[in-house]
Amino acid sequence: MLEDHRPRVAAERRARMRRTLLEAALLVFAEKGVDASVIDDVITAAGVSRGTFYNYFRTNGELLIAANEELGNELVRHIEERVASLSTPAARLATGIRLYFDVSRRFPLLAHFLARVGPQAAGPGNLLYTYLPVHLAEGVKRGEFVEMPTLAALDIIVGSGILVVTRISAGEADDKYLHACLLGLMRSLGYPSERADALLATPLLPLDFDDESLLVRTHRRYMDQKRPKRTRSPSPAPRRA
Amino acid sequence: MLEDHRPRVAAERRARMRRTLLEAALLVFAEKGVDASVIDDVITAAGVSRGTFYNYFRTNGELLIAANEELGNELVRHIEERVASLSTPAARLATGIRLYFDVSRRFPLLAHFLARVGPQAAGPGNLLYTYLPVHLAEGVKRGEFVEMPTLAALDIIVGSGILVVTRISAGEADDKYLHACLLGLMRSLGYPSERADALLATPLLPLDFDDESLLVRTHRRYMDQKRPKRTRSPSPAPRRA
Amino acid sequence: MLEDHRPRVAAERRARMRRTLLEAALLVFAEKGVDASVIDDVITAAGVSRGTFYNYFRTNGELLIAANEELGNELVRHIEERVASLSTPAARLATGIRLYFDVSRRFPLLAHFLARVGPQAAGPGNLLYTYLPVHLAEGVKRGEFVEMPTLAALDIIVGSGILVVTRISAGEADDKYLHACLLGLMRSLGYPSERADALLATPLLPLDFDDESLLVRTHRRYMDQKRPKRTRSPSPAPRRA
Amino acid sequence: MLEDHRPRVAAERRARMRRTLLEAALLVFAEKGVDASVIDDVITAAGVSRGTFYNYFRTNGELLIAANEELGNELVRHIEERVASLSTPAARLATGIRLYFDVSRRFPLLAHFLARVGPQAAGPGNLLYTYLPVHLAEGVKRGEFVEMPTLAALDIIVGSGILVVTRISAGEADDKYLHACLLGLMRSLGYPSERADALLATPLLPLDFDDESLLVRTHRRYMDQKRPKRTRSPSPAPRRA
DNA sequence: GATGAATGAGGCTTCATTCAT
DNA sequence: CATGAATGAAGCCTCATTCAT
Repeated sequence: MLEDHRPRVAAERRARMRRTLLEAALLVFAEKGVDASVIDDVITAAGVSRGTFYNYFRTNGELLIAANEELGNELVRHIEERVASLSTPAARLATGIRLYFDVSRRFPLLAHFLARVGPQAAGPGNLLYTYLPVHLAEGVKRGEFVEMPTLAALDIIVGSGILVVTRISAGEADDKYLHACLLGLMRSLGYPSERADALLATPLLPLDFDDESLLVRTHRRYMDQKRPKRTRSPSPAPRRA
Repeated sequence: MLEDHRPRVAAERRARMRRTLLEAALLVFAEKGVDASVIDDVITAAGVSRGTFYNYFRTNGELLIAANEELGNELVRHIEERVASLSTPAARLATGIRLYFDVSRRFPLLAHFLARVGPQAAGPGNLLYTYLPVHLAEGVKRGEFVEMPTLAALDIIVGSGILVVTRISAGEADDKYLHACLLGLMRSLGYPSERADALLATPLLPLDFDDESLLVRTHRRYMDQKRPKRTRSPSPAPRRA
Repeated sequence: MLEDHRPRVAAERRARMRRTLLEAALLVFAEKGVDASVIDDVITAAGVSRGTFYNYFRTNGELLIAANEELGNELVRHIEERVASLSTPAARLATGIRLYFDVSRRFPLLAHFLARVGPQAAGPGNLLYTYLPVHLAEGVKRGEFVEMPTLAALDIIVGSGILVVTRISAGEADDKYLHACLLGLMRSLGYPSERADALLATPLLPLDFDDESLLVRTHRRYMDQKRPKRTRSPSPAPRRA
Repeated sequence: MLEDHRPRVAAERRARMRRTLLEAALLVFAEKGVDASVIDDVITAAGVSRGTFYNYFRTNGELLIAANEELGNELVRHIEERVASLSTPAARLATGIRLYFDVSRRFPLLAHFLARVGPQAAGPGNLLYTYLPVHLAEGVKRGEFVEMPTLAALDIIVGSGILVVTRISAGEADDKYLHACLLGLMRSLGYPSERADALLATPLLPLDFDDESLLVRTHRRYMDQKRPKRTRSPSPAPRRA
């Protein structure tokens, strides 16, 4: 019996187009900033018509929110998956933040994007605000962290984190600086430097992203446009005298 | 002997106009944000013509930078003046931050403005970046703070501070939250909670601003436009028979 | 003997779809006006896809012309049928116009639509331009009307009629006004007021439209959307304890 | 003593620019119709920048209303001035309408414009609605017209008039047609054909407009663009074989 | 036939900046 | 210096129409 798979096919196409637009948006936001007029660049980068854009996103802001969520959540989920197996809340938290910074270093696009988005990146809807409180609460229960209002802890971590990522994106963050920030953040939660030092002494296995992940795909395009290999027209034939 | 005081008078007029424009700019930035289109509103609020504006500031950005510096430095200088007399670096730092938050609470305009400006508020040129390192270094020398790269400490303090002020501007910051943030920040520098608690236990004498200060003048206009007392026509004239 | 009735069935389906689209178009034209962007609303109202629309009408204008003709001619034919049995041209004309106004009052959708279409409603192709001249000529021959160029008489009747229907659609036309307009129009043809009065004194039996007529079907939907009875969920289900 | 006449000069400039825009608007509306997108053409015709337009009119509709009022009222005032000296209301009314049609014939631009505007031309704010009722009322008082609701008389006159002007603009209105329309309109008010005939027998002295009037100025440009004399580049030299 | 995503020309509107008065 | 009209680049958004499935 024949099925009409047109609906499914159509839905898949829609999803693909959405991704295409989000990828383009990430590139452009990272480049031009979040408050810039972006639509023209996005449709150019996506190779898509003006009208198509408006079939998916009504405004600049809607696009930013979607891009931020998609990327942010992909990242947070990966991190959570990784740290889930660690044995203490402090380890989970410290490693999570460490991974966050590490990914930002490995993917300049991400750092730029986050730096541009700034505080809004941590808007509601960001999974950070789902997971961080859990680790904090567990840490308090275990006696690893001092008791404090969740909001205060969150704001210190997230606020500091934003500036750190901004430094990373500006190329101003060396290992020593990052280490110090991590220690400082852990101390602010009441976790002693020595134990934090021990946690951070272990080598960090970098997060591994799927080749189809938004981050990797966008990163690749980002690097390509930084040092364009000009694959199309290999190189202009050098003229001789 | 007769002096030509026209130049001096002219210079004074220029300075006054500049202030007028900065006041208007602060109001508008606090209201509409930093990336908004602002000039129209500014000249309206200042009661001044388009052309005049351009005699003082060449661009939007110049205006923001000037406003930010003027306001930020007025604030920082007041704070520094106050804390100078305190006996320990930790006390100076803790009280300074405390005053910062306190002023933000008393002057919603300031909180809004800072929240809008975000991380850029802490750009170079901001006196924070002159004074904070001094307190930090002294604290380390005295053994009050652990040793860490200045940049790391600054970023934790400033980054957290931005989010805190944002909370204040959104009306989400109660005393408990603020206290926790202060403790957390001090801890992140290696200063123990108990001693920080002691420091913060003393009542805080609010900063006192001159009636002619940028902050007070702008604040007043800001509050006026929030609940307009309609000074012009006190009440509709009752009709007689 | 077996017949292939697929062609007939297909033709019927086509006709039904055409009607569906015309109904939707009438609703939308009456609501949004003739020059508005209409296709989106039409396909929504018709519950049909974009592509389907273009299988039936190539452009906006084609749709308007079709809708106008379909509705206008249905109306004119009904009126002519009714007045055919009257004994004098003056009676036929006066009653015809009277019916026109009466139907406009009973079907606000019609009034709105005609008011929106305006003078173009009376374009060539409208049966008015077929029938009116006949009555006028007969009236002249019988000595009821003065002799005058047909075009002049038509323009007075149609021009006035358009404004009258506009008044009706705006709810500004009471009985007295309508009566005066009818008398005025008859006078303009040379028919004395007293005799016109006598003609108009007879009660008017409202035109009766088939339930399947374009007018009635569209009117019903129009009224439904004006005061939606919310047939789907008759009333919010009361919660129990 | 020196006065600052800058304000006055500025106001004059503003008024001139407004006129420039209105002239351009009339040309464009007459050409493209009232519902067309017009702003681009208007600024081109006025030789003015996009931004300037928005300094004077916010929307298409605002522009139309202003143009319609300016032109309509100029016209009505001229007509009223002329007919004021006539001795009877019927003469004033008949001559007024006659002049209206006559001006429409002499100034095709006017006819086109009015035909395009259609019923809306007679919106509130149009002086017609100020003056016509006066003549009608006086006519009734004098026994020249039958008594009828003012609105009914107005709608017959204005409604018919719109179609007549449309005929004129289409070049379909000959003398006989116009005469018949005038007789018909007078009859509709209860004024007998014979007397109307007498009124209309007198030759009509055409209205005389100031060279600076909106009508004349715009008319001139309109005729110029119809048969462009190409004064700038005299004519391309004809090529020979 | 029916579908609905994609297209892109066509129009709209704002606003930073200039400049004659 | 102050003024404010004029500018026009830069964005924004809609919607009639096409076309692959």
